[in-house]
Amino acid sequence: MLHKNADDIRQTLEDEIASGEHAPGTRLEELVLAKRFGVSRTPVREALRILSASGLIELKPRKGATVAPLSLERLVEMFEVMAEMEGVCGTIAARRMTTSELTFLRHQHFICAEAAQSGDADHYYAENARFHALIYAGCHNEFLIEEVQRLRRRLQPYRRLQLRLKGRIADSFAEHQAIVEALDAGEEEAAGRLLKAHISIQSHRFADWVSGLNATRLVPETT
Amino acid sequence: MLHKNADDIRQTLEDEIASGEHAPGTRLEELVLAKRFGVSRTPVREALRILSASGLIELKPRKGATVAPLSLERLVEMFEVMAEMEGVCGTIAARRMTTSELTFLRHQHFICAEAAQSGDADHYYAENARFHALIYAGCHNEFLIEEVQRLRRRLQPYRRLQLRLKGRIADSFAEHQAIVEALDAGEEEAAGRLLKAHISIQSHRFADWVSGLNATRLVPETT
DNA sequence: TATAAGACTTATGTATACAGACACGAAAGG
DNA sequence: CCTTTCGTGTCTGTATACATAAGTCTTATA
Repeated sequence: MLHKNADDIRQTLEDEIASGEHAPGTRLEELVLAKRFGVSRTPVREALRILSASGLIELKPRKGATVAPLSLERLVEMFEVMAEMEGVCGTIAARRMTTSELTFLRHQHFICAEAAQSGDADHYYAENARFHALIYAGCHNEFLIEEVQRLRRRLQPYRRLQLRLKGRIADSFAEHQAIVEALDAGEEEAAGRLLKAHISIQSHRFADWVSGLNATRLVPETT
Repeated sequence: MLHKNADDIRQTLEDEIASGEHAPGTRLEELVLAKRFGVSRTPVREALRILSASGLIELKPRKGATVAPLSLERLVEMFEVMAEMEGVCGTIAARRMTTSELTFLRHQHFICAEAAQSGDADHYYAENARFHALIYAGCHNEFLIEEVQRLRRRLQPYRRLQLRLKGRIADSFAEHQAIVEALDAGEEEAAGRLLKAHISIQSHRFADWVSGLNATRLVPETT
């Protein structure tokens, strides 16, 4: 892992944080990272600045960088925004998706069916992501897509957890079915409402799950 | 303007870009900025990285920083997302605003009335911003507020333009009236729909205005 | 005259050096 | 034995130095 440039380092750290490799609250020391990547502190610092701007890490003056410690409240807030934005995507996609885009979506839905039957959570997770990506694309709003995916990425480790809960995969797939039908019929309101609910459930399940613990700080799944 | 630190520099540049002082497409050279702020290139570079992460500037390797050149398409996309997010804020605020928050909102609405009658676009702009900020606060979702305000900030120079259009201030105020009533009555759907429309109008007027020019690149008002 | 190749200039990317702040620990005093 | 204070070390913030790539201008040749 030697001699990466600043952008490689940012990418690597981003992936590692998003995947939960660095738990929230973990201290990230410049010298340590510099040694690890085989570079000087300069590119490391620049990578950290960028990550701080996108909210993945917290950067306190003279106190260094820590992986953004997400409180339960904030996580719930983020899930709420995620659900709303997905709903918006659904509403817009319902009136903008082309017939060929709808064909692709139905095809992906079919693939999700197979993944769901296999029972492999990771497999379903991947195909599920593709399914949603197709809906995003159907918005024909690049900016919206970027924003949603940025948020989706930040919530990734916490979302992934959901699909491991009993029965969630089957439910998720059933919801997809309704969403596909709404999009197919061009029913804006329904598509938006269903997608929002689809994501909200993750949030509710998440809250249920976490209320079982007495933790105010959450440690995501370390894949 | 001598001897600022990296964060001061970021703040200053952010303000200057948001206010349109640096037109989109303008090149930002590290050495020039360093001289101007009386520091070395190091803090300037870090400020630029952060600005690039928040989308205000574009940072191409070996090609330096340019103020993000917003294409017309992208600007329209951003306005669309802005409208949707405001709508979401309205929906949520309608069911979460406390009576005291509603009192404050009505009070601010009254102040907007005075500003509207004065005919001073800048004055109305400022009070209008406070009005919307109160609705944001009514969401009780800090994360959503941060995201909306980030976007609002980026669109600031283009939004400001709208209020100078003939009759826009009166229309805007009338729309506020309906929004206040919906929030007061706790009508989620209406509040969301009205707020979304309120912002969408800016987008439409903007598109109308810009279609008069044959420009693909836009230069915001340099206040 | 136009075009292409090569040197030169300039700006970015990275490394290193230095200064200062914060944290931890040891030692002294109560 | 506990508390407080001072010293030392470590990490961050900034400056400067060096390497390299992109762009430009000049010059030579067709």
